[in-house]
Amino acid sequence: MERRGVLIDPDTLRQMSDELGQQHAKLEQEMYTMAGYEFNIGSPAQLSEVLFTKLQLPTTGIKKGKTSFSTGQSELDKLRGEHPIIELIEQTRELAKLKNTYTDALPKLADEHNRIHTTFNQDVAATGRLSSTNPNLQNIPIRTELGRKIRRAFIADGDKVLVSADYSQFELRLAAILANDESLINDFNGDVDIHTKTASEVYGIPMDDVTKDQRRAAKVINFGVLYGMSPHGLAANTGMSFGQAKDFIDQYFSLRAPIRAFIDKTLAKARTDGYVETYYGRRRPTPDIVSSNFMVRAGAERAAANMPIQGTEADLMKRAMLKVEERLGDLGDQVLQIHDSILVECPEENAQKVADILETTMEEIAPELGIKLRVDVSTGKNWGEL
DNA sequence: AAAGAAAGCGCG
DNA sequence: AAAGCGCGCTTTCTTT
Repeated sequence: MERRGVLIDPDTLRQMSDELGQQHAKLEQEMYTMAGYEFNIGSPAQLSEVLFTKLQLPTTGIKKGKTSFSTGQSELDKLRGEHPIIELIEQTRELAKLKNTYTDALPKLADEHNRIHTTFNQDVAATGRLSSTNPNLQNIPIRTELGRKIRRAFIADGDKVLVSADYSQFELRLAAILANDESLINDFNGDVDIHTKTASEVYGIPMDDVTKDQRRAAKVINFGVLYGMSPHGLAANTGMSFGQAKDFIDQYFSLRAPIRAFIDKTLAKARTDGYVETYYGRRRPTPDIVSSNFMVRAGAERAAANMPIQGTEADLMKRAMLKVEERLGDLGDQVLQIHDSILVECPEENAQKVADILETTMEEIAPELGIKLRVDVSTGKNWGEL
């Protein structure tokens, strides 16, 4: 994958850079006007000075930081509505991030064929995942519409196409399997919307009555509570009160007793054996699990609870990639791996075959688990439309 | 001038 | 006192 590289359209990215730069300059001027003077938006210290000293925005509960108040997104959320500059900061930050990290940088790294060659590090992540550097191609934007435009600049060569295959709800499904939570497993096998189902059970209401906010809270729970998210963290993420968040978490674990038991078993192993491991035996040492420092110890517990799940995911992906490479032959080339997904470039006439190989190979990579994994496959001319 | 820490934020 | 896990990159600011 490193040698093959992935094709980009550098002209599109350069054009985006221009537009982002112009828009950024415009927003910058508006912010200077609001503040009454020019300052460096990229400097958290200067921005904090503008918000809390010059503009006198309320600092109650905004706290953080060693020297100045934090200006991170989580704190800006609390200030929304207090002053129009808040939205400008958010917009400016998004533009600067996309320009500096992606649209400016990527074209410079392409070879003479406009292909980018990342390095996949195999001995970096403590869980067994790959990581990607110089450039990191595992964090190309997708969550905002503007960001997704960058992903659309990743394309297939000539009349080829891109085929992506990603595991559906990989971590949650593995958690259900490793914890042997039959109720959760049945939900997955029944193609139930797991976040809606969780909300329905936690709130004790029919699935059809679950509101968007309730589903969103359940989604945060499903991803976060597994690894030790606190009532404080859940409240901050969903807008619930601390008390509501605590009740929600209590209700969740009484509902998912097998998950609770699996986490407890994992922590017990960390304490007695000094390591935790994946389903296939990849280990992560856990020396800090016995630290006398509460923060260090609590952090080690969250990391230990997470590793068997994230690590097993990594193990499965690596096995799948090897088998995919074998079965693909000359039909197409794997070009990227993004933790739970594989991206393949292939001639259009092979697309259906490639898609089938990806789907069946990934879904059937671990029959010993006794549970069917689900894979979603998609084909297109660029990465953004997949 | 180079190296490192902090803050912030992109992804799974 | 502080409260999901795993990464890498850019900028600012400080230290060497």
